[in-house]
Amino acid sequence: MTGKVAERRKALRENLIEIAERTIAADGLGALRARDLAAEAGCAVGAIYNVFGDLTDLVLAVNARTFHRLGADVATALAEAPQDPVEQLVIMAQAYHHFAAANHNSWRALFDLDRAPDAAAPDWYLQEMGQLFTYIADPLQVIFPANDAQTNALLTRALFSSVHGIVLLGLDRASAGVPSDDIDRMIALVLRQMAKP
Amino acid sequence: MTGKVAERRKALRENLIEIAERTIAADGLGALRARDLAAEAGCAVGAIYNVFGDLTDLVLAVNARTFHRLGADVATALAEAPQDPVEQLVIMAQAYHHFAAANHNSWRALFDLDRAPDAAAPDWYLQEMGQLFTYIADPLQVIFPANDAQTNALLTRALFSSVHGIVLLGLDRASAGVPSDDIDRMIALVLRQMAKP
DNA sequence: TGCTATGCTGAACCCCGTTCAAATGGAGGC
DNA sequence: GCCTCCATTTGAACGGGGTTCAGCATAGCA
Repeated sequence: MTGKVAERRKALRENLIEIAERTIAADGLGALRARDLAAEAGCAVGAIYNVFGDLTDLVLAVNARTFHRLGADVATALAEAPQDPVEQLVIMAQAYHHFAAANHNSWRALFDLDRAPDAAAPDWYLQEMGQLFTYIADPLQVIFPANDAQTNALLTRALFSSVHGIVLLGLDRASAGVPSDDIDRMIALVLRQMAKP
Repeated sequence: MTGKVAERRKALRENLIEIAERTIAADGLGALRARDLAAEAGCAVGAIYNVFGDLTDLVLAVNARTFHRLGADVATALAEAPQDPVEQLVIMAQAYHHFAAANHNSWRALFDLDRAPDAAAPDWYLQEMGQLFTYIADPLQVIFPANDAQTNALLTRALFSSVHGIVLLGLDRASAGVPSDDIDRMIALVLRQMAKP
């Protein structure tokens, strides 16, 4: 019965994703090892390759979950935000920061995975990214209704990238520990300033 | 005579740095291999470890050069910029972008090297970074003379991080090729907006 | 020239992701 | 129930990385 096999594979797949998720969250992407994974899942190393093409595929599956949780956090923050569009931008950006800080290793894995040099970004990535961009574009449209669509699209991408950069360098050890409050303050400084007429 | 030995080591060190620099520039950090390096330098693999603690140390030496070239490019751009402080910020940021675009692999190696989890950032890194921050802080001081020092320091870091984020995501393949002109436009959008009173 | 101390070499070690020949186990025919 | 057959699973082996260290080469000195 092919159903039985498919079921077993599905269970193994879920299991592997969960173990990988825990490993990455606890010790970072670099701590993920095929043999450890197999040992913890109680399967053979080869079994991993029956379910995923390679470890990168597995990490991509973990990243999809991480990205989804990130999107959900930002969405929740937006839902609880006041109507003021500038405050919405600030609160979403700070939610992004807090997610990155609270899930540092998982969040880093989103970007540290060396994507195949060619290879288009996976579908879920574009989808989640598009969703995040929509969250930003809507308040921007309220703030700058006179801008043409292309300008606001560029501004959307620019703001996302700016906040990402502030969080990335802020959380980086090399920058020697920017205090969390300072990161929030930088985000607010930049976004409030961006909203001036 | 220890002088002879020291000289030979110094020559090998330079040679290895240059080969590594070329390799990284041509094919990226991932293409750096100890055996290839030794073959090209005409020395034994072990010789690398007589001169550098490990390959990370060698890459750090390459990164120091890259960072220095980057700083020089930004300084040149600043020297040729008009007096207007806002334009100075824009021109420096675009110089940063152009350097990153023209030296993509080398520039990425600055950040892709996984730093030891603890380990303070090397001295030259803090020094070059401080220099870049000064270039930004000076025009900012002209634009916002009324701000207290701490606010302008945060703003300096925030602007650098924002530009870095815009360039990073703009040059990333996953973002599927943001045109170079759009990156320059985003930089200008953000920085000009940041300078409004 | 012979002796010794120091530097240099590269085969070997360990660890990793990935593969594939062989073992396994389950479905269908009898 | 049993046997056969083939898809599935297994884990030892492979290839390719960084790093090491026992032995060899070399240079300085008597």
